Amino acid sequence: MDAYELLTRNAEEVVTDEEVRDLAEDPAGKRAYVGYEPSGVLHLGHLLTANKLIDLQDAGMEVVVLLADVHAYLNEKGTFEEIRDTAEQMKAQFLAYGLDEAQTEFVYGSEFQLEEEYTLDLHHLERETTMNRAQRAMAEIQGDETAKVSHLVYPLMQTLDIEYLDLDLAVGGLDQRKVHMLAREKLPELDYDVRPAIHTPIVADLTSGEGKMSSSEGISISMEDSTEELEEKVNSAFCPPTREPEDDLENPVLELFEYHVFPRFEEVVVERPDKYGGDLTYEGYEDLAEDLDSGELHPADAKGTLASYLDELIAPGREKLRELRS
RNA sequence: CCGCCCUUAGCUCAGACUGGUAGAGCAGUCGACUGUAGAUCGACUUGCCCCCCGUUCAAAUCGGGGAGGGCGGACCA
Repeated sequence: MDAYELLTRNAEEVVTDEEVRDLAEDPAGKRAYVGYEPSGVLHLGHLLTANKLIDLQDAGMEVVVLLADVHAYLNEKGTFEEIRDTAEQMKAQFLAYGLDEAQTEFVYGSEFQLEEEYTLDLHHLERETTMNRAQRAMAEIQGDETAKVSHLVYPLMQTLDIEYLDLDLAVGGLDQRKVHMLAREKLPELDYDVRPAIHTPIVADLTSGEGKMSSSEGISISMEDSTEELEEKVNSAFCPPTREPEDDLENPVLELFEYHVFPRFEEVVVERPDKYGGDLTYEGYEDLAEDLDSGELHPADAKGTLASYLDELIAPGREKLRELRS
């Protein structure tokens, strides 16, 4: 797989394609980042972007994981001590999941976001940005909460992070797109370079198949699920025997295969009793999706298989969490 | 600082005028039917009624105080 394909596969959006193609010409040593508000347990939403980070590392890029403690503080996620504690757990789980330690730099926001130069730049950016513009960038992340000044500062800091972390690429879920667009618009106004952005899709809600727009709300599968819980959750997922359900719904089981399983496994084996046709082997997502669509692969078998592969992906992180908590 | 409106189940809200310790829809849980889930049908669960004080035999409801949220307070209309 060439570098461009590694950078862009499974991405919902690439901004801009031209810039990313340039980056793919010589990716070695280039720096990409994702920012996360620290949380103690990783869920599928985190892992989706982590898969992209692994792709980037495979292409030779350096990955910066921003443990966004100041952002979490702005979002009232706890005291700095609590936030830092969950951030350490988060870091351990990312490494257990498969990020390459040698190519990953974990950075706390508070390490540089409280410096004088950064702060002054932030104030500069505040002067350059209307409240309307900042709020629009945050709408997706903020949800229904009442707007606070902190919500306006939040996306401005993300904009500066891209400069201060010396990045070549910003990565995030599709919910980050407005923030990244704000950054692309504002960085030149401060005489900084524009960086491209790659956005991962938002997977539909597991039980309803609805979504594409809501952020991490509906995602229920996490690093702390036991094998049994995982099986139960996957089994209760919405899964019509089609690729494209009616009424604008998605098939979340297929989405999980596409975005979580196939990027991490060379082949997927569906174990089936002989009476249902015996085992099936897939080397790519397309073949599996086509078989589900045609009826060759029954949803129940797809679910069983999905659960066991997800379990394998989650197992090391689950183990790490257990260690940390004991 | 001043004024008006809102706060009841996870969510959206009814109930308040005419006090008698709460309801609907959606969601959720469980069964039936499907080799999954959904849909459908059947059953079921859910509450510091924002807080405090007072009136009363009795307060979600009346009175006072407070908190949180929304909106308004130039001109124009």
